[in-house]
Amino acid sequence: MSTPIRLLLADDHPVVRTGLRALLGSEPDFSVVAEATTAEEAIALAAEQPVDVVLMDLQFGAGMHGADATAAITARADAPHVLVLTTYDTDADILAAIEAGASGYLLKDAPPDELMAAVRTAAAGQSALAPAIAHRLLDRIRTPGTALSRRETQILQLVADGLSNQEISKRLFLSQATVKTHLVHIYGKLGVDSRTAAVAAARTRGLIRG
Amino acid sequence: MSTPIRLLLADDHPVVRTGLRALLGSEPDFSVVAEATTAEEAIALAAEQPVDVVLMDLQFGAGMHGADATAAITARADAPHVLVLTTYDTDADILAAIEAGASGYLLKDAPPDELMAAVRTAAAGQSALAPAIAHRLLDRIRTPGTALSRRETQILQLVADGLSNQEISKRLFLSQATVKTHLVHIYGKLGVDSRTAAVAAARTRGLIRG
DNA sequence: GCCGGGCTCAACCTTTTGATCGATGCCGGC
DNA sequence: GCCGGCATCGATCAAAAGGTTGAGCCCGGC
Repeated sequence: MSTPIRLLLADDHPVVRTGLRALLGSEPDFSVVAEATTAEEAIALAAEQPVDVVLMDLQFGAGMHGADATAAITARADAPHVLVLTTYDTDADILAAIEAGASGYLLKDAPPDELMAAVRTAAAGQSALAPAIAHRLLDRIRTPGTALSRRETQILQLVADGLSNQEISKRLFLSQATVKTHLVHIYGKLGVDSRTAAVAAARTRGLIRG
Repeated sequence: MSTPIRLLLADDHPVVRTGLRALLGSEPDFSVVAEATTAEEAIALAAEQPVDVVLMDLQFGAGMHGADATAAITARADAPHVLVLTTYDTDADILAAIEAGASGYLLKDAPPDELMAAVRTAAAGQSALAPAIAHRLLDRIRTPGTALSRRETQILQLVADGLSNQEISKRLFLSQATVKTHLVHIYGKLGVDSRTAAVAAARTRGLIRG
């Protein structure tokens, strides 16, 4: 390969960065040109040098979230492709990453072959989803009746954070009636009848982060 | 060093194993003698060959939890020292690992220097705690008034699972009055005033699993 | 242009939860 | 033996949450 794929690694774990460097660096068509330990650093590094693919973690110890960094990077013209590489596979994380412009979504327990194939796919400008992720998305499409709307997911997340209906209504500039209406819909879709049960159900199904 | 420290890596993430191999393998006094991708495999490998230190993840994709594997490994005579290396730092995880006999507790975002120093400390038979972990434990000791009792933790876990007071009272053969009394105490200790807020607070403090 | 889904809100009612009293028994440490 | 923490239960009241019905708005698809 005359022009290797230039990679930017963005992960706050030294062990993970070392592993990725060892795995990807041994391939002749890959070249790790930079590493970032925070989401902010990843944005800066992606802007100041040519990069083909960014391997982006979602959860950084502190500071910006990986999905926000992904949005910032892909917003630029001639932006690199962002491949999300994370431990978690909740619906909320996946959708946030995809909406932010990620070209792919991989789990850290993926075998090396799959990882390298996904990088090449992303570099070619195509989408790369881990099988487990693809399965979740297809499930979501297959059963649209039970899928929570954006607003419902947002409210459920606030419920999971411990807010009361009144606090949620103030936070989102709504009336309590609206919040309760959304919650009734959420209960129906999840098959529960209380806020705590809804949070528990949403956690086991990976609908919310946390 | 004439006798290198024999290491067993137990982690289900290929990327992490590669990173640990690359980091630790470059040190002359370390020797990675085996790798396990599940907790069960780690127990078997630790039994069939001499190992000095086990680097143990807590969360495996499926099957046994790392804390259980730690207990199984340290239960044997002439057992290796187990160094827990995980992403999470909840009170519940830390205490479970320590009770299982772990010699140390490290976070995956630890710098390589700290990691290697901890391995040497563990090999020498001493305890190695990451600064962040030590801080949590000291906090817990310093403020015993806020620690939940066994019964309170049990009830809070059921609340987190989405059960109502009535369901909890039936499950535990109590009156609703008792459940409510416990909850009032829990709210006081956590500084909240609703069940969902208590669950959220308990999650961020790592008081309950999930 | 009509229809459906998502989002918003109101009024009313029932059930649950939380707040505050009080009380008893058990157990372990000083 | 006494005291404090834990666990248990009862009663009462106020507040929050849940259930129902009905309604209006906006937008995108057929």
